[in-house]
Amino acid sequence: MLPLSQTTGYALRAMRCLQEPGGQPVLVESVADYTGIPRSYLSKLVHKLAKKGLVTARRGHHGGVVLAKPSAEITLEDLSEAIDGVAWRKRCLMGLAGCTEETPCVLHDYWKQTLQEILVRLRSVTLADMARHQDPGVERFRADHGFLTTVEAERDHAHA
Amino acid sequence: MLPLSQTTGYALRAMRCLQEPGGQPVLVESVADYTGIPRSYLSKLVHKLAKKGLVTARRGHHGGVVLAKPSAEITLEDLSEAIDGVAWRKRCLMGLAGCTEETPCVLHDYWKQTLQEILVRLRSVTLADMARHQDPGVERFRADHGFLTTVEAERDHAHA
DNA sequence: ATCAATGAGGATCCGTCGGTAATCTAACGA
DNA sequence: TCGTTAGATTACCGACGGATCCTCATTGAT
Repeated sequence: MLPLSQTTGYALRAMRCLQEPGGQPVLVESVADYTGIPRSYLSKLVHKLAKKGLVTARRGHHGGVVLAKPSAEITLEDLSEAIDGVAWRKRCLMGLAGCTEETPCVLHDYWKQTLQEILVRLRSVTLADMARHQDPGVERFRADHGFLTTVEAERDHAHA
Repeated sequence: MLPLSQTTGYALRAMRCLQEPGGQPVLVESVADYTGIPRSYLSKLVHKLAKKGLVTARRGHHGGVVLAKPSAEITLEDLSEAIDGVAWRKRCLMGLAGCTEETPCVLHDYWKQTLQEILVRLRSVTLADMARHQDPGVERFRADHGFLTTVEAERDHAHA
């Protein structure tokens, strides 16, 4: 189990297709089409994210999904935690049940530190930071839906 | 999928119960009893390790399992590779199919480096190094089967 | 009130991994 | 040669993550 599951990857890509809070809702179907994430699976995923307070979904006419918080306030850790939970952080790297601080396995200290670095990283990267991320499906979606391009976003940011 | 699967952990613990090449064969059943690894499962695991040339198994009277190479020459990477293969090293951390050096995901470079550190570590730790590892079942096994204790092994090593 | 749009949710399928049990077969000793 | 002692092999089970299909429930427009 790598730190991020495939599903968390899905969540990340999907959320990059959503507008900031108050913006126009986006259809699950539309996101699925562009990203290649299976529709039904994405639907459940979105629901999960909604329960965790990361997105807001509304059904019926003109329904869709929007970010529940500014993208700059959503970290990778939020996504990881919402989808994969935190159990993996506590397991011994070798699956040894008796591996504790007192009776550590050979990789215990090493893994403890690596884990710490991973967490720091997950916390430091926000959804907004992902703009620099190259993802064909997502880029096409954003272009087709009038998102600012990475360059424009950078310029706006510089102005502010 | 963490770098090491539970089964690789099993392999590691089991192999710490085996004698150096030429030594007395140990029964799969015995190893299973001490370590708590399911017998049948361990049997298959041992067979896999034998095919990879890490252990030698002989059946029939006075049969059993022995290390095929000195424990100092068996690295964690050998075990990991034998059991889990190398596919996980190549996958994008977020499961993005299109993540390459040219179109990297946000975590690409970070993961690349982390992976490198993990590999260095897996290569640098040998089965012999594991002597310092605390594992109740394994320690009991070694004590009952006349292995040198960690302290004695250290002293021997210092003499040589 | 009704209808169409749209997310929610249940049932189910598939592949992998960990695990069990029964049986087959090689090796040795008497 | 025959029986015992091992590992080898096969079949199968259950859980879990990913994925699909189909139906239900809510919402807004008319």
